[in-house]
Amino acid sequence: MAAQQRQVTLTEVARAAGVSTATASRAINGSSRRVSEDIAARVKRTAEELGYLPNLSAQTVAKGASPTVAVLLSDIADPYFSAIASGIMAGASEAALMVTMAASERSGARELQMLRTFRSQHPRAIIVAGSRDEENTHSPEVTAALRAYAETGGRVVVISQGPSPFDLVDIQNHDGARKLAHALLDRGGAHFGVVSGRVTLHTNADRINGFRTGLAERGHTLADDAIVEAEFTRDGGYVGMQELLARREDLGAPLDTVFVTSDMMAFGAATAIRDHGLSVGADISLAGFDNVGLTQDVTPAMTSVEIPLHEVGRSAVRMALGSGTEPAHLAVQTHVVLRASTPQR
Amino acid sequence: MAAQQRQVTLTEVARAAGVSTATASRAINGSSRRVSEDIAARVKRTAEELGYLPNLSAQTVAKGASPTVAVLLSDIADPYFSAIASGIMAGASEAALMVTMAASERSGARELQMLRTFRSQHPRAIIVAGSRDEENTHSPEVTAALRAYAETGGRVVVISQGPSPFDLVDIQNHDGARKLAHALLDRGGAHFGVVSGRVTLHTNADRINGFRTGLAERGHTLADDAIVEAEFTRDGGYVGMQELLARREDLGAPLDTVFVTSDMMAFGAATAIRDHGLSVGADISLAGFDNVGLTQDVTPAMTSVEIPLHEVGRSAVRMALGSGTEPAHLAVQTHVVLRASTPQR
DNA sequence: AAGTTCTAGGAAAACGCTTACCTTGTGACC
DNA sequence: GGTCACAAGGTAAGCGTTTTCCTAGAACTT
Repeated sequence: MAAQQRQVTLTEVARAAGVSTATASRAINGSSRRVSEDIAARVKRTAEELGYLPNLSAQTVAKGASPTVAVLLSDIADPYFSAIASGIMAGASEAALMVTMAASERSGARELQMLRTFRSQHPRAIIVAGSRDEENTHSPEVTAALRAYAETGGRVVVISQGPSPFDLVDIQNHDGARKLAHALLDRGGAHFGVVSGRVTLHTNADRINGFRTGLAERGHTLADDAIVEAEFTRDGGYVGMQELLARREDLGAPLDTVFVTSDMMAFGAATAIRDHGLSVGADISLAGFDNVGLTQDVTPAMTSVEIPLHEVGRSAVRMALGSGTEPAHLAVQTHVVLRASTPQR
Repeated sequence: MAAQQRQVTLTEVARAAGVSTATASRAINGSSRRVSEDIAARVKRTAEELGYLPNLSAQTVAKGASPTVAVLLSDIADPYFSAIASGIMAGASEAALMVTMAASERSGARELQMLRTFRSQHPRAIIVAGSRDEENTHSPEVTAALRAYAETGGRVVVISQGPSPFDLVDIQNHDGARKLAHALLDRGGAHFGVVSGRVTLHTNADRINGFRTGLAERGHTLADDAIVEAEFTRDGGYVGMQELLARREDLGAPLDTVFVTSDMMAFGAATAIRDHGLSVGADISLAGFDNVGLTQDVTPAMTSVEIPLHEVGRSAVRMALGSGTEPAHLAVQTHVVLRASTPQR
């Protein structure tokens, strides 16, 4: 391996171009101060020749903030989060920002730990997506950490956590589920069930309540024992649906339409329905939430509620860059996408 | 909004604890030099009380390298990449490293641009996953940038690009496709077709060649006009399959088994088969590659070739941290997972 | 008891930048 | 033609760390 070479520094470029480091800095980076055309050109050329690359950390130390957005999410392998992440990266790239990312893996301790690390980095903004496994909003520790960060001039954007003292990209879960209830009623649904992730989580609670509200508006009710709680994962959906089916059978209660609070869970639920000897669509109408890309590729294609996740991500970045002094709120509309898994009955 | 507060610095902690910054640094960070028990404890307590957080950028400037792994991938919304990213984040977290990530969105120019930014950051390693839209391996510019980075002491890990002058996590595409061919022959397949992403890409070429090799080993051949090239996306899979079906019909040639070089494309392909009035499984056996989580949730469940993507990601990080002087190679085995989309015929 | 080696703390020089402040030269203005 | 304003370059003081020297005392040697 070649002897380890040192990086070219600004000082070296400056010397090579015969100017001061101040001038070199201004020429290459363009501050508020002007540099004459010819000198600027010469410096830039020299930098190019020498293969100069600015040292981002040094710039960060000198300026006090790093051109970075930090993203905290639960699990990047989940399409929900990866779609958001994709939008965030697009937004960041538009704004010439880097993205540093960490996954809490649904552990509060890790979430706190990652937040500490983020703060050490002095990013322009911290974007918290989901952390849908925290009770209510955030744990007090997390909120405290975020607040401390905000007080040192950082910007916090929260995605999807309902009310928040910080900037908020507010996904209309409640309203989406409400509209879904209407749509399912229109399709002739009469006996409803719900499989949900932990109901202590805002996201799930909103979706359930929205669904219930939607039913109520048309004079229908949702029995409490028709709601099954399970892990917020594919396998959770499988297990939850198994239980729902078993419960209804024990009670001899009819069931024709099931709302699962996320597509990932719904995919598992669909398999459970089939393993139970029933057919998705014909026997049980099944609807998910999030409208993940593959909802249209499973058979039958899955009815879901679309969240423009990519846009959510981009909006989060733009919001993070906004200069607003007040915590901003952005309501992101959701809408129902009906497919074959909920046929007219 | 509260007046912007300044961050607590090491110097302030040192003064508060009545020691020099040198001692404070050693106490909190633990260098090779020892600090006496009592003083160390006092400093740590003070730091805690003041809410001190190290400034990562300052540390990076002082030490010359940042505790960071930079990840370059094509598109985080693609489950293939998000699974790898998930593994990388897990590995990074185990090693107490941060992750900065960027998506090239399948543009060579952007890839180069991101690489520049990465280099500016002085990460411990740069991991390049896929960039499956570069001809052959990488463009010369990209290779040059990576080499320049390696020469300044950085570590480059490439995932899945076939031979490489850098550390390599080598996914056994060829071998996996070969084994898949055998398995499909065992199931009675006789008339084969392939829908692939651009064949100039290593990944696709390997998979096609492996498949062809597998067929050849049993005395079967794959007609050149039975290979359709399309975009490496879900929609590409749809279009590619449409074309394959049309071509075969024009020629009056039989077709019973199709290998699509990625699951994402295969999902699109399945829809195309149905839209064509045929049934996946009964009429056309369909197999993908990657064994993305949802292969088992679509109907019929999709035969695929499993790549332990999460492990690939973790391995990449461990490799990046390895002290080996020679570029290391790690072959990651793939294996066939047969499902209902390729029934016995 | 005098020399020698450790030990653990501190002072100050990096690290690679930005920027406040100073300096000089130019043209505008009356 | 002298005063001013301004433009454009340079000097040097930071930014928050780490780390290289120093130094003074303690703990061994003989």
